[in-house]
Amino acid sequence: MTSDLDLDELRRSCGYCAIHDFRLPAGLSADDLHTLNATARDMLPLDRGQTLFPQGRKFGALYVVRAGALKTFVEGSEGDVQILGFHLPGDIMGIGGLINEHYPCTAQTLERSSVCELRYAQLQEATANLPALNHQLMRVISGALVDEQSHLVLMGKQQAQRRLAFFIRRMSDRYARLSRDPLALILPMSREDIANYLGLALETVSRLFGRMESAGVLSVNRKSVRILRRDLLDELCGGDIDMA
Amino acid sequence: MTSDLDLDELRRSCGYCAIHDFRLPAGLSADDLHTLNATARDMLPLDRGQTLFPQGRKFGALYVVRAGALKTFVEGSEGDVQILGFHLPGDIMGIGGLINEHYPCTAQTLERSSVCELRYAQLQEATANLPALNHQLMRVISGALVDEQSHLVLMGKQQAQRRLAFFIRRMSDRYARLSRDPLALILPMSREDIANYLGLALETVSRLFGRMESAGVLSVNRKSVRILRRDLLDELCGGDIDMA
DNA sequence: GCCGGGGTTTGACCACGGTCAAAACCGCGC
DNA sequence: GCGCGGTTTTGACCGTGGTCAAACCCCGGC
Repeated sequence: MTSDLDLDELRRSCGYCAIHDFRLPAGLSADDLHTLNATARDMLPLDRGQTLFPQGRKFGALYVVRAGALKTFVEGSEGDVQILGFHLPGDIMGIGGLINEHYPCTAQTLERSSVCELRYAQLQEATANLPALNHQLMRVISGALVDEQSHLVLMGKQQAQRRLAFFIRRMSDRYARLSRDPLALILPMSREDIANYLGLALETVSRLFGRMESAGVLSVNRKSVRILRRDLLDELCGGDIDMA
Repeated sequence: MTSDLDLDELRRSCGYCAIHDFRLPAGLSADDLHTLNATARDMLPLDRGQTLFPQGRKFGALYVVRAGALKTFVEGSEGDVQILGFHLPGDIMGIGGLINEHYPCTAQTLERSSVCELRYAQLQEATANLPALNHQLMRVISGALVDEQSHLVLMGKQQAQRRLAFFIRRMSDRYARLSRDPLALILPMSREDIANYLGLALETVSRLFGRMESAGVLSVNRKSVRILRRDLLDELCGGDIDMA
């Protein structure tokens, strides 16, 4: 990718990217875009199951999902795993690596994906000259933090059904923001991943999908989940802690 | 606080502050400190139980704890609460407010506290001229994110005993970094707060404290917790997911 | 001193969800 | 077509931790 890329092409390919979100008042100018583009000239295509960066690797860059889906997780010394998040196009990854110069988690694809690499050194240079970019970066990081908070809230909800309902609704909302059909979800992650993310057993997740299907809330077929009654789904979420 | 403050005094009063942590390679120069100091001229003293900022208030500033302790939490429409974190001296709060221009959570003191207010507008100006400060701010935010990840890991650990053990160890580590005695903790939060933070019932937390006391790991008396056998505590934490 | 109330501890009970196990299903290669 | 492996579903059982309830303790005010 050259830094002379025509702006329209750039908009098309990166229009949804969190870093220069045009819908925001803090959006960036065309010049800013070109500067940013120069720092992000690496587009990494990755197959399913590939590791973008492993936990412990020296920090060097932030990553933005362009297409596909990834998960980030931490792995304990005894092989126990906790999934931290699922990352869809526009999401940023790797910020946690700044504090200790090493990535605190692993990022791995859930399906064929394409990822934008923003070398931190170059990003730093770019932000020094572009206050708007700097602010935008802060906003994106803030968003990542709020996303995690929302994950935390979900883990705190005692009842398993609420957790799953909450999870599905969040996915639906995220799909909506990506202009995908928010009622016909194709979940890129396995039941095991969902269960781990929610702090449940995978059998429980499977059973809950079944229960919600009999209740007429969803129709479920493997990775494909259709929301039939959004109102009932909201009800299952219960006393709502909404954010983001 | 004037911006002509003598540097030593500044170091003494804010030396542990996350924003200009002298122990870090990215530490700031004396000049930087003065500039930063100008942006942070408000020191807020707060009584126990007071709200620093409520969920939903328009974003305007970041806050750094100078003394005391606070908790942040989100509140659902039906009054359900999830505590997101406990904040000790040096910790930053309020970053989540950047993304939507409103604080996504409430910050409330657990005891008499003093807090540093960093107006965001001024902070932005300051960072524009001080790359080192900007980087440092990024690092601090990254740290907050990793802290949350570690909370997430803790919520994912199935067994209640592990969660509490993990929690106590984290508190001990944080105390150590504040040069307090890491083996004689005075916990500023109630059992209810701990339970909520860990996603457990408060009775369970109480029982677990009891069990760990009989096991000779701790001696517990209300808010005072003494770690008698750090090795046993580590053992209870089990297959360790360590970060931060 | 006495009393009152919030936080904490302890007890008894039971249900939700975890665990183990087997079956079913689906995609994929041969 | 067939058979294999991984994922998902379903079933039976049981244990951890939640819920309800009462007792307790500590600190304050009077």
